[in-house]
Amino acid sequence: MTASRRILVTSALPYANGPIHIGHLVEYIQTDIWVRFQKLIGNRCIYICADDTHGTAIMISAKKAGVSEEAFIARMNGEHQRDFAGFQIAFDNYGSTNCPENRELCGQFWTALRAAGLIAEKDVSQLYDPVAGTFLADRFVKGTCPKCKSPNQYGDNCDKCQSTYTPADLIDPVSTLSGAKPELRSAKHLFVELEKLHPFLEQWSQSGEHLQDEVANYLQGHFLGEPLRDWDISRPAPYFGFEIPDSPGNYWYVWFDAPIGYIASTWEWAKRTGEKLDDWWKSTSAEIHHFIGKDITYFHTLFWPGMLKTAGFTLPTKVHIHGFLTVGGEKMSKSKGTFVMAATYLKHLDPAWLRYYYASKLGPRLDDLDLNPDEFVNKINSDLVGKVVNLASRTAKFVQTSGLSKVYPNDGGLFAQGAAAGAAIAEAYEACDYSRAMRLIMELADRANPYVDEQAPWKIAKDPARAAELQDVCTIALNLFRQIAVYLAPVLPKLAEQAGALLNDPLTSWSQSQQPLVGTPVAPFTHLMKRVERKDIDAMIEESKPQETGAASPSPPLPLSPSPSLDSDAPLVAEPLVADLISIDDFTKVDLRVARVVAAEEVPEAKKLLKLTLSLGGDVRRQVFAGIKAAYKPEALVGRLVVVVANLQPRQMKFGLSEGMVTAAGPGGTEVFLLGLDSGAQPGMRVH
RNA sequence: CGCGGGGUGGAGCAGCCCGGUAGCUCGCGAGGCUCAUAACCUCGAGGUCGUCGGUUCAAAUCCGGCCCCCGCAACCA
Repeated sequence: MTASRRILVTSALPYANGPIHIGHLVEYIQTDIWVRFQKLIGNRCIYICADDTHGTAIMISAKKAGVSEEAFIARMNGEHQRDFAGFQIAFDNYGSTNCPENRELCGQFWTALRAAGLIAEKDVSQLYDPVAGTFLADRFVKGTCPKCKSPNQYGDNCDKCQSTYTPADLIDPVSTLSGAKPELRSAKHLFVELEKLHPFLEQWSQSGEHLQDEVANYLQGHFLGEPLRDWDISRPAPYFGFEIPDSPGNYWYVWFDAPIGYIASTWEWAKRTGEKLDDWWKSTSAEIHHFIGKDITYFHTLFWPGMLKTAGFTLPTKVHIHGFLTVGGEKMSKSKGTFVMAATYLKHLDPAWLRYYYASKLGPRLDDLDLNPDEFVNKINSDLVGKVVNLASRTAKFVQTSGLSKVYPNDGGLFAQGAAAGAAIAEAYEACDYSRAMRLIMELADRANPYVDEQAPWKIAKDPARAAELQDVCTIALNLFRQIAVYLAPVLPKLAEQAGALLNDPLTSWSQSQQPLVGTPVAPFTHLMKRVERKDIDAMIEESKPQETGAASPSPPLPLSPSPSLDSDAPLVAEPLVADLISIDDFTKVDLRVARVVAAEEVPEAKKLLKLTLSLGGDVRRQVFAGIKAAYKPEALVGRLVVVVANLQPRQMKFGLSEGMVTAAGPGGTEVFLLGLDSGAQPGMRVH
C-alpha cells in the first residue's frame, strides 16, 4: 500500500441472449468485491464490463422475438444493468460490444494481425445446410472419419482415432440441425495462425505471474504441448456482428470482438471522463485484471494475450479464474428451481446476503462454489445478524443522546488487535481469498461480543451516576463494530453506508479501520439487516421452477388453480418447435420399432451410459448404448418395451458399437422419460 | 496410466508449503444473561486427520502405493 496502483478490472461480458442468474453473479460479486477493496485502500481502480452482443444465437433469438437485433440487445442490456445494480455491482462503465468504438478497435487489431503476418486466408469448402439456411459449425456436422473410417464422428475430430480435421473432410456428412445432407460451399475463411505465437504464449502463460498454477498446468497439458491450431475467426453472412473491412461478406466471429469489447468499453469510459485510453491499455504502469469462469479459460489465456501482444496493447497482469456455482451440491437445474434469475432472487432476498455468502465461500482457486440453502440461512443469521450487526444494535441506543466519548477509552487492546488484523485481511482480499478474509473478520466479532457481555452496559445504564462509563463501553463496542464494517465494506457496501450514517462519519477508506472514532453524535438506531427466513428461499426456488425459464419475456404468473390446459411452457422454451415441415416420406425414412429390453447392464466406466440388448422380434438383436444411466436402473428395464430407431447408422462408442437409439423425452440427466407402449404391442412392430 | 481438485468430530471448513499438545463456524447437551432481530456469553460431549507402507526421536503435515468423491474432458445415436 505504498504508491497508488492503477488497476483496470473486467468481468467476462455476459452474453446478451438471456437474463443474469445467480451463477453469473458469482463472478460479478467476486469482481465487485475486489474492485471495491482496491478503491477502499486507495488504489485507482476502474471496473469495466459490457454486453456481448454478436453471433448466431442472438440473431435467432431476435428473430424469435420478432425484433431487430439492435432492439433485442438494447433491451437485454437494460435488463442486465438493472440486475447488476440490484446486487450493488458498481461498474465504472457498462457498454456493449456492438458500439462504434469496438468496431474501430477490431479494425486496429485486425490490421495488426495482418501486418504481423498472422492471418491466413484459405479458400475452404464449408458445409452449408440448405434446409436450415446456414453454414454449419463443427458440432452440427457428423459423418465418417476420413482417417479411420469410424462412422458418426463430429465435425472437428474423431473420438475413435483422435485425429482432427475439418468438417468438409468427413465422409457422408449430415447436418445435425435438419438432418439434411450439407452442400459443400467454397468460401474464403480467415484464420489466425496462433502457432506463430507459441513461444510467446508458452512464456507468458508459464511465467507463474499471470495465471493460477492449475490453469498454467492445464494449458501446458492440453494445448502448449503440441502445435496450436489455426483459429477460424471469420463467419460468412448472414451473421450479426462486424463485417471485416477487407473481406466483404465475412464477419468477425463473436469471440474475436468480445474481448476487444473490454477495451471498447474502457474507451467509452475514457471519453466520458476525459481520460486517455492509452493510459490504461497501452501503459506499463497500469494493471489489467480479468475475472472469468473456467469455461472460457482458453480464450482469455491463449487467444487474447496473443491478440493483445500482436496489436501492442497491455497484457493482462492477471487472469483470475473461478469455478461454477452448484446449488445443494448439484448443477443448477431449471426443473428443480435452482436456476434462479437475479431478478427473482431480488424479489425474495436481500442482495447483501448473497454477497456475503459468496464471499465466505470464495477462495483463490477454481473450485466450484456450492450454494446450500441451510448453510446460507445459518451463515447470514449467525455471522451478520447475530454477531456483527448485533454489536451495534445492543449498544447504539445507550449513546443516542451522548454520542461517542471524546477520548477513546481503554479497551484492553481490542481495537488495536483489530487494527493489526487489517494487514492480513487486506492480503486475503488482494489474493481473492475472501473466505479467509471473512474468517478473519468474524474472529474480530467473536472477540467483541464477549466484551459487551462482560461490561454489561445494560446494567450500567440503570445507574445514572455511571453515565460516563456507559458512554465509554458503548464507544468501544461501536468502534469495534465500525472497524468490522470497514473491513466488510467491499462485500457489504450498504452496511458500511449505514454504519457511517449511524456514527456520523461516512466510511470511505480502509484507513478508518486503524483509528478509533470519537466525539461524534450517534444517530437513532434502526435495523441494519434482516434475518433470512428459510421460507423466503423456498418461495424463491418455487418461483424459479415452472415458467421462470422463459428467457427475456417476463412471464405473467400462472393462476394457482390446477388446469390441464395450463402446462408450463418451459419445455417449449427450452426446445422450440421445429418450424420446417417434413413430408410423410421424410418421416417414413425413420424406421421406428417396438423392441423388448432383454438385457440391461451397467457400463462401469461410463458415467451416462447403460448397455442395452434389445430384441426386435424373432432372433433379431441390437446392442444399444443409451444415455439413461442417471434415470434408470438396469434391472428396472429388463422386459419392458421401448421404441427404438432401428435404421440409425451404427455408432462406434468408447465402450462398443451402438446399433440404434432408444427414444425418450426430457432434457437429459436424471430427467429422461422412455417412451412406453400400451399392452398388446409386440417387439418388431413398426411405429407409424 | 487423459487433466485438475479433494477426503480432518453430525454439516461446512482452517491447519499441510516451514513436521512437535488437532482448531474455527454451525449443529447438539448443560448453564448463564435479558441490552439486542428466539440475538449474546460460559462450559461440555464428539475426530486413531480416507487407507496401507516409508522417512523421522516425532507425521494431519514429508515420500510412495491403493481406495473413494467432485470438476473438466471423454461415452447421452
